[in-house]
Amino acid sequence: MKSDRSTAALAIRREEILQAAEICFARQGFHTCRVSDIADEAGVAYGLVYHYFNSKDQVLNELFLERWSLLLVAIEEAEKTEGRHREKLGAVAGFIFESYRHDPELMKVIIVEVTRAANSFGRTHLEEIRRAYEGIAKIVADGQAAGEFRSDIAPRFAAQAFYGAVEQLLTEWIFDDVAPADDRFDEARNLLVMTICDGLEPR
Amino acid sequence: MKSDRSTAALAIRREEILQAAEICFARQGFHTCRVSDIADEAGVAYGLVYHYFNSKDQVLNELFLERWSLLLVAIEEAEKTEGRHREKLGAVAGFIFESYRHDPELMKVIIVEVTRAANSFGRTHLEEIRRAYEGIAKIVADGQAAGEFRSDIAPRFAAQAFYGAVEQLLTEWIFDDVAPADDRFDEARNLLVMTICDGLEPR
Amino acid sequence: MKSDRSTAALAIRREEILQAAEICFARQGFHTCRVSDIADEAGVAYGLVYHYFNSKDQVLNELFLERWSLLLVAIEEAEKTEGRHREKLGAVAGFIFESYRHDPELMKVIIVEVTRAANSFGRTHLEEIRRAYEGIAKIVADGQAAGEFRSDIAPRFAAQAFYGAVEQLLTEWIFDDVAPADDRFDEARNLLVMTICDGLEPR
Amino acid sequence: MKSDRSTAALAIRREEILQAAEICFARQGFHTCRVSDIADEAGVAYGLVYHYFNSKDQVLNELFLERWSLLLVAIEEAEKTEGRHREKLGAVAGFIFESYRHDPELMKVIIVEVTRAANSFGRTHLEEIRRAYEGIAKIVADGQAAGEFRSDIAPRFAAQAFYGAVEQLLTEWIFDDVAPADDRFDEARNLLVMTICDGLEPR
DNA sequence: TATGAATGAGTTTTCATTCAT
DNA sequence: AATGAATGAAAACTCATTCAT
Repeated sequence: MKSDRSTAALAIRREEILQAAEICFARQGFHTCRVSDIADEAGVAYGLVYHYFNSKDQVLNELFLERWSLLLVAIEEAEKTEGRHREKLGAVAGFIFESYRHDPELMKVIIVEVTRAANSFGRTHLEEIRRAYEGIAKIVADGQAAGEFRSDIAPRFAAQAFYGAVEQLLTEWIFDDVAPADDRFDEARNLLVMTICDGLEPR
Repeated sequence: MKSDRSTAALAIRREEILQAAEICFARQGFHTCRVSDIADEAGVAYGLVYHYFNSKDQVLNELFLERWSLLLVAIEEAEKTEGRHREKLGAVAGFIFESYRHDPELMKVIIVEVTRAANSFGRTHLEEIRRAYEGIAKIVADGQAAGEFRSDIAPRFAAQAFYGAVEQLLTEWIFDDVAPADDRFDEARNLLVMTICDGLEPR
Repeated sequence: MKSDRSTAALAIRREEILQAAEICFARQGFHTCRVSDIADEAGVAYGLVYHYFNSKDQVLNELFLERWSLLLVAIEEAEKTEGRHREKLGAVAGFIFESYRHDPELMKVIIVEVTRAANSFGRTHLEEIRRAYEGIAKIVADGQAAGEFRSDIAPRFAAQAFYGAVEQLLTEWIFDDVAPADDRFDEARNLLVMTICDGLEPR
Repeated sequence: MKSDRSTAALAIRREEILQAAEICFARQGFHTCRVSDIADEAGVAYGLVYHYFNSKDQVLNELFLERWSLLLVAIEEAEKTEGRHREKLGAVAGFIFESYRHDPELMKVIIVEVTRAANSFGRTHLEEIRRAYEGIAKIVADGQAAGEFRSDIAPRFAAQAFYGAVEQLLTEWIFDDVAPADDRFDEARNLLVMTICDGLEPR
């Protein structure tokens, strides 16, 4: 029992610090955010951050990996779904947009400080990031095999275009610093699928 | 005369420092690059950097604006061109890819340190950056008015998707750290236009 | 009874922590050794160290005093012995070398972290340390009074030379980090007495 | 000319910082002395210390090596001298004692923070330090070959005893924190040679 | 007794920037 | 124009120590 409570307490503090870091990193950016800012936000002494994490970097790494792994799972699941392949791409975009709806700070941190930070954490997590591209490319390749997608566009190329479009939309929301209305997320997903799958030109 | 020579000499040194900064920023990233690294690369004393520029930030700002303004012009010119609107988008993508072919270091710096750096220089140059999006959106809107593009996708949305796809391709090249073969640039432009205008699904 | 048991348990734990500290201080040096290292070595939580000791310093102090007091006793006893005074010096050197044979870690800690640490613990324990020098000087003075030692060398001076030589030999063993063969200890004692009492020049 | 003056100015500042470090290390000990203490003592900003040195460690290293190399030279020269070997040992002891007379702070730093600091700088400079022992051992070996020293004491052993005695005397002066009267230095040298070469027992 | 979460003082080091020459 | 010596703000991180449990 006691051990249970202790373990729970430990997890709680750690979690609080991660939450605080998320808020700080999102607000100030990783570089501008001092460890003491995180601690202040969490209402603890900054030494405690080092009790739970080895470094400021590690805090961001954990924040990233925790959520990114969910994306990788979501892509994998979308892949396995029965149904049209445009719907699978829609599911991927939908998961990403939902992630933003659910926790915009975290997504801001992930996008700004990791996936788009080619000189720092983007390099560190390149493998993880590319795994997502490859999952999407797999969906495209399957769609081609099924005759649903044209075959003269390389799957990896299509995946880049698709993912780039998704991230760019997120980036806009991030820059705007105002949460889009709830119906914008579904709309974005649908429009994106339309754009990428049907094209801008009328059929 | 003398003033001419001085001005010329000034311009030369300034240019050398900018070139050096480009190389350093591309290689090490802005944060990791010290002013003295730039000076070393340029073969001058680091104090001289401050003779020509107010700050390290300003060096990057100039590097960015110098090239970004060309992009804005290119978009504007694409807009004014006679011809199909998908060709106008192709011209924009082509200009960006050509910029990378011509000076990959500079494009790396612009993308990594500015347009994708939402917490630092991206914020500073938000207006300039958005001007590009708007130029592209204008092309899309014109295309819609001309009946070449479907009208149920907002021009600004389409522009984001298009630009996001372009930047993502660049990012891949940047991460790979190897220059793509020359024919890849044209191919990328054509495929991108196909993807965005015709869509992934067969017609 | 109970108090007896507690006291015994207390002594055991305390002793374990001292042993662990000895090992850690010897291995890593006092400064490089964290309280948690000692606790790890002892297999206890680091908070417990503070149950038995007031501070990390105090742990070293106890370690030092515990052994050093034995040296002081040994010197005193050598002094009181009947026999030639060179034998008394031999007994002192012998005790020190034996201490190293018996517990090289402890002697390393005492020498490196206390007697040779003039800016830290050496200062703290200066009085205790000098008591040893004075004891040796007393033996020399007695030897002079007995006509066994020449009188034109001040006892305190001779004591320093003698003790310095002893410690230097120990320091070499400490640096080598390999335990000398068992017969080296007696040999060292004999050679040292020869060197100091008979001199390097042949008689 | 100008370059001469600059070079001179550079050397002067560097030298001032070294002097200041010497004073601070001697007064407070290396660990207790902050880089800012050195800078304060030198009357400069602490950043300047890092302009001339890579680290606080390097400051001590330079201080040590600068002087220790002189000792190595002195030992070598003593070795080459014509004359009795006891005089050569006397020359070595004399050089060390003179070094202390000339700059007691520096010698304090060298002895306390390096040669007797087996867990830190002593380890770093072990090779340099041992070179001195070996030089002394060489003198002893030569003395034995010349029949001036008895041959049943290993040269390396004798060297340790000799050097240990020298350092112990220095340590006493260091602890006393009062400079010995000038005649004490020569006296110390003579007594030391007498002790080690003739022995404590009357001939 | 025993644990380890929590605290925060303390220090090195980096590097943009200034400015005398 | 050009140099590089000089400045000092700023921040990460370590670890002895305390204390609630």
